[in-house]
Amino acid sequence: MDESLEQAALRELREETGITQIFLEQLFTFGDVDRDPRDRVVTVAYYALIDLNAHQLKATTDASDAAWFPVAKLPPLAFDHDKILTVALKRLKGKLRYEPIGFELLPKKFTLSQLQHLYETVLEETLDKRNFRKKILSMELLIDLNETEKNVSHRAAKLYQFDEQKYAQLKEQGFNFEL
Amino acid sequence: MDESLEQAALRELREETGITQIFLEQLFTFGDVDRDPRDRVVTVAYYALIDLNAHQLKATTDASDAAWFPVAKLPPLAFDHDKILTVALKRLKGKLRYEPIGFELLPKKFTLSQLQHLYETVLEETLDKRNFRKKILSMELLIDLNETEKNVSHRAAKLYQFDEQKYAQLKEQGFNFEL
DNA sequence: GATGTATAGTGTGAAAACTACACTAACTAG
DNA sequence: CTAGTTAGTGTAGTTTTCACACTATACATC
Repeated sequence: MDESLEQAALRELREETGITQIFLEQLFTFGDVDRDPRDRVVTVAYYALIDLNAHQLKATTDASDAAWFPVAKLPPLAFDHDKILTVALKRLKGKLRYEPIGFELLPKKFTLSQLQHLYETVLEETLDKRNFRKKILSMELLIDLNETEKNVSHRAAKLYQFDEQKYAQLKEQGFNFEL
Repeated sequence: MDESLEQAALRELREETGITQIFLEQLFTFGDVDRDPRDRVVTVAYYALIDLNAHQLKATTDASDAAWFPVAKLPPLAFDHDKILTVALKRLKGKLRYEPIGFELLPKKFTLSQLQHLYETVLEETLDKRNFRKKILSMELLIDLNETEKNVSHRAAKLYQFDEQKYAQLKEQGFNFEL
């Protein structure tokens, strides 16, 4: 009774996985009559985006078996939860082009190849390397960290960081991210 | 207990205004703690788009004073309903460019000027007449009805209709509406 | 230390899309 | 028949998009 929907979503996520301080957004509210055969249940679904490498899962109270699964190899889900996931993936794909949410899925420091690979995976299409780099760099939303990858057995790539401040500022002036 | 959220939204709209058979979509679910000072209320909001001229309001059971109001001249709204409306307008503005929802707000038969005027109103910017026509016609989603306006005191404009079938078909092939 | 292997990083030209811009056409009212 | 109102149309310059292939750098291995 004393927390908002978003607060509740954040709390549940924390309780079940230990994850905090991430991008979280309302997805959709599912309210069909027979979703759960036992009872009438309305679900306000939220989705989170997260850099998987930076977050260890610590299953705590509710779920003792929280774990990562590739989208293509999910275990069976309860009720209509596969439908919820489908809606979430569609939302991610739809939003990736028009909002800089891809960065939520990468480490703070990332290479352009990592970013491109992320886009290719989510959008399910290949992108031209030169054109991709040209476009993303021309937005001037990436900070060149003057650092390179470590521990790779080939030419090390430069590391970049997303400039959130500048994006917030440009957005106020009517700028639209589009990739 | 026996109707989905969407069914409930459609029923409420019908009961309060007599309006049926229109575009209706879930907007957002509002669940802050103190939205309604009397009680904890979670609202799953839906928004509808409608050709105002084609629908007479028939206030029936619940609300005896259903009426049209210009967005800029609304009466005071209860609770956080102004916030809900703001979210709805933002959604409309955001969606207008990428989905052909503008047609929901016009009569079935409309002129290009009407369509342009609608876009200009919602987007709050002026558009060039020639460029607008070029672009919308190049999508080949409008059916030329070979009819003209009636009862206007100037040159009568041609009437068009949105080709929903063709759009559905193109969409499956990966076409994206954008204006 | 030479060679192989893997990924990083870079430029150009053709085609397409976008933008800015002003006049004539058609109809009605008076 | 004239005035007033909106419909309807084309072009040239600029920008953006797209397709495309080679060199650079780092490490591993022999």
